[in-house]
Amino acid sequence: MRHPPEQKSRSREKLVRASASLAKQQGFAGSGVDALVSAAGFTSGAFYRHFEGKDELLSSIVETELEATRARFSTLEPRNEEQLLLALDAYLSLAHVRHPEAGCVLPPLASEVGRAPHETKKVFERALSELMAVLSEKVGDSSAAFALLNQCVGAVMIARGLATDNAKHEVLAAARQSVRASLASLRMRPPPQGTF
Amino acid sequence: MRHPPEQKSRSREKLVRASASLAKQQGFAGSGVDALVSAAGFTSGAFYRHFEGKDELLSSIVETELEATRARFSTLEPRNEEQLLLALDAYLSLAHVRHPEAGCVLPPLASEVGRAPHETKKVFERALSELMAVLSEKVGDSSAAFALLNQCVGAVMIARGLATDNAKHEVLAAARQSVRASLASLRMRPPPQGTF
DNA sequence: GTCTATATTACGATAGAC
DNA sequence: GTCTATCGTAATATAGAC
Repeated sequence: MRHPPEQKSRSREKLVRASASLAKQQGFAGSGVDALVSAAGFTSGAFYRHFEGKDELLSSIVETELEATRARFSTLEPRNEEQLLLALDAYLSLAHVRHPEAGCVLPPLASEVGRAPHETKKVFERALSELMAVLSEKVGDSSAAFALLNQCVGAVMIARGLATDNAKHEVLAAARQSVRASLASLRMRPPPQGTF
Repeated sequence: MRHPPEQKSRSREKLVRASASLAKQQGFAGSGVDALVSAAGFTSGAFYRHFEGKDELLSSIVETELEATRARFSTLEPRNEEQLLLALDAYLSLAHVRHPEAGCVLPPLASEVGRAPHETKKVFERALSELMAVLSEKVGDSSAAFALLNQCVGAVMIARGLATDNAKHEVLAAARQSVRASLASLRMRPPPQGTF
């Protein structure tokens, strides 16, 4: 967000994608710049030709990752409950809990955005609003879409902190059940904007 | 959890409580040991007489903080929907979002537990299960209690990453609405274990 | 038990060669 | 654009005085 008319270089993209995986795994504050860039096969000297500093990298990671999440939900049909449940069940799976590096950016990094510079929060807010626009369309209700996101993100984050698979499963199963109940109650209470 | 029969010293307690506030504000990985202990008025030399290392401090913070959260919910009457809603609305408030240092440990630090040693996760799992035992009693349904926790934790964490109050409010309002819907559907579907 | 001082390593960032 | 080398700082942890 620092270089408005910039043509995103191939190296910069590679840097963002590789460092995103590492940051989702080890945390952003917990990963040094050297480790972050060498995950993409570069050294720190190259990094600072693409980014003003570490802060700008977090902005780019968040933006790119939320856009990727948005893209995945974009393929669903609007208000197709079956499709939506399939996607949410995948989100609320043990596989997702076990592989943060390949998963959604929100459970591992949202709390770090809360401590980041205001510039990063602005990027986060914009990218999240675009994700929520898509999710709201698929769910059919904006408030319900936010609540589904909160539920899913909270469940995966908490499950990752637990020691045993039994406990992880308990949290995930509760979330899946809650998601089903939310969608079912939405089904009974049809569209807020009557199109008749 | 390293010193099983230990009598927790006054200094150790002070160290844990003060460093918990700082860690909730700045992150645990983002806070140096010096900053953590000087928040309690000590220097790092004293710290290592009480803890084996930084990892053990995180375990203690998580344990102490989850116990504090448990204590706050313990005062509620079981299945008193009005009381419960009051507590959840306070959790889902802008004040809570704005003051992580005084708030629940889960939104700011749960993701760090996910990257912590297994020992820390065991402490987390035990302390969380005690919290959930209390919360389940107040809610009247264990699975619903987990879902309420997921919802609240996710909402506060995401709200903290947003730039504007409008956006924060949107996330919190959606969570409060979802919480109300969950409790209402629980009200209609009475106790699973029929006491007749 | 706590402090001061310090060893050692890691971090964020820059300089200069290529 | 990228690398190597490095500067200055801050990190985790320890030693030894009190």
